[in-house]
Amino acid sequence: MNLKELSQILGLSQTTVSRALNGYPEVNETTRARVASAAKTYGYSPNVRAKGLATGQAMAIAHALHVSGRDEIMNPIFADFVAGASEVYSARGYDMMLTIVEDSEGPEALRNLARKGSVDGVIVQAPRFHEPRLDLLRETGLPFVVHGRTSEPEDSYSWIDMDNRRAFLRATEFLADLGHTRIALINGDEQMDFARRRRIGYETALTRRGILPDPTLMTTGAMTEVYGYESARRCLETLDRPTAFLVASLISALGVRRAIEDAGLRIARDVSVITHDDDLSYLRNGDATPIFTATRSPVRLAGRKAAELLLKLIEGRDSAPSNELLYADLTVGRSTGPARAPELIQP
Amino acid sequence: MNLKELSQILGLSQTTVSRALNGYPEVNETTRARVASAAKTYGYSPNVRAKGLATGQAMAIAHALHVSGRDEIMNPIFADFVAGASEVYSARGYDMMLTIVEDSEGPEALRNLARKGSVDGVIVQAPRFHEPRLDLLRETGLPFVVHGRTSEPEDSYSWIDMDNRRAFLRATEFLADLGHTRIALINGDEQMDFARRRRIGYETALTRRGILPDPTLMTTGAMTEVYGYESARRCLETLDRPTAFLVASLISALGVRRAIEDAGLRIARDVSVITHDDDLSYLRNGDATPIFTATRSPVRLAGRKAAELLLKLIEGRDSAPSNELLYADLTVGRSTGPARAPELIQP
DNA sequence: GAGTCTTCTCAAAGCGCTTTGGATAGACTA
DNA sequence: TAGTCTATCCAAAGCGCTTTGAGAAGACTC
Repeated sequence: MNLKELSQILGLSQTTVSRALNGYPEVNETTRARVASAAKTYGYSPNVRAKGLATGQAMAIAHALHVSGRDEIMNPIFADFVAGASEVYSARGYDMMLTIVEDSEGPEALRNLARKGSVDGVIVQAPRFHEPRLDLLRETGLPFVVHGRTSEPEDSYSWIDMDNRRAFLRATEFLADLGHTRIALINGDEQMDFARRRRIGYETALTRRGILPDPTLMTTGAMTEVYGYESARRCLETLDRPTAFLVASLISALGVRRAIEDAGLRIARDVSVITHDDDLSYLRNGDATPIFTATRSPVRLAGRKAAELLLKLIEGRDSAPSNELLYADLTVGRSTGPARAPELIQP
Repeated sequence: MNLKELSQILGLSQTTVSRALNGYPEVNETTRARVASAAKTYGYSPNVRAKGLATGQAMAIAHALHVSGRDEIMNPIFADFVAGASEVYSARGYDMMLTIVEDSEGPEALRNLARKGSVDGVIVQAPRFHEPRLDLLRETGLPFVVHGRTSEPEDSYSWIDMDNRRAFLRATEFLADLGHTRIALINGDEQMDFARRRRIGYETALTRRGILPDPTLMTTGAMTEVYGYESARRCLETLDRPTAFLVASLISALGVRRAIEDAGLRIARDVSVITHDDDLSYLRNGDATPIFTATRSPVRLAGRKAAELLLKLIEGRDSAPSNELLYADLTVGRSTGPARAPELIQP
């Protein structure tokens, strides 16, 4: 069923039917109602490609996900972020296109996206500190929103981000307030911008308290469970071992927890753990009382906000970059406690 | 840069340029080379909407994800499955569209997908046992592949699935061979087809060994960490508590592990755990020696296979449904051991 | 040298929609 | 009554591509 057929059935021209359906004022309300009901009964919805061709709008958004090779780690926050964004898109009639770009394919993939004209805008996920995609996108003229920030000036592009620096600063201070001075940072991959900001927050807090950041207490890597486990295990094996861990993700924190228990130590009593919690739907941080003390910022919310920002950019032709900063809250769970002198903690 | 401009630059007709680019035989090879290089230097790639309109092909696949409400749990396997499929699509020039359908929106979303003509095929993820989406899709005529199976006859649609029944049967037998007779099943949501098959496998194995399946040892729910924890905690509180757990996902297994340790018990020594492992990239089951004894079937591979099946269906106009069954392997990790008499395990 | 093949190229129609620039009819003004 | 608005509706162009049906040019037969 296409527009032509529908208009023939109705005895109207294609123009009128199109206008009726798209809410133009120059069509009689009774005619409009007739058209609408016919569209419904005959199951007509306009062909999206033809419509796109005619209007120049694709009514679709691409989410560009960077991956550095086949079988590379998929960011676990991805699913929830995308779910959040999708809520907004479907409410506004947009489709969501997923573009998983390998490093090797490099810039071509993004350029093609623009040239093929299959989307109206792009969401850049998981930006690096040095992020080549931004220049590429600017070059193509496609509106885009970054989930996170990069090394570029903050007002030179649109972004939505959580205040990673502040969250990790507060978390570190929280541990310091409990008397911890040997605080390990199990960070994400520091090529990623968010991980850098987190480290800076951590170091700033330590410095404020007169604690010298110790490189042997900082690790960086992809935030898997095993990574958390291995990092924590190595830290705990050292002589002057940490009494607290600051962990970049709940999944890694589960690994840290495992390492602590494997070492015969008790979490909270012997070793404290704070994690950042993206509030993933399948990995809630406990129910009423959280398992981990955590800085928390729902990534699903971020997805929604990112989508809204992008649609505003696209529809409003609001060319000035805009941005939004979300703040994490700190909830106290059962994984932190006052520091105990390490000699008391011989397992 | 569009076809018209490019052909003017080259001094050729649009037809010739189009044919040259699309590999038609009736164009001179030297002409073809000239066209190709011009396309490259001027950065031309055909507008996908116009192409789609002309050919009737969308060159896009939709992944239909069912969600039963806002803020519902996103299936954690989703990201890896999609990543696998995406590899295939991008190699073959297809785009991937994500359609997160809420139950409330119901059938309309799928019907629209077909009517709008924005995709050439659909992958149905996470099918229920009673799955209304199949009839809907058949009605629309869109080719589709199901990741998993449903209650319908197996040869009435195309699917790819892991042999859930067999995997859980083997896992249960493995535990029984270790002397376990009180084996709890921490299953996924049994509205989902895969979870049903797993339970059947589990019950079949028990029955074969002359063990009567005990409903109080079976739970069903969304496979989160907290769910694993709570289910296991409840089981462990009973008088005649299980000596082994069979868990539907690694994430839930981490919760089960936490419950076991909270109860003052040692995993493997006091309580055995087997889990199914979807081999998610961010949640590896340990490195050299797996944390958990597990049945394993990489979901990323399933994504690839599903995509290949669907493209074959679309391109080959191979209307006979085809399907593929993957088998899980069972790897022994550090979470299982011989059953000990419960009275020896007073913590 | 005329006729017949190949080989290469082209003009134009069509995919399904939006939108421009009228056309028509009735209602209103003067 | 003629002229001017308004409210409706329409025909046709155009979005950028593919593809049909044909034409031109050269190579070959006889």
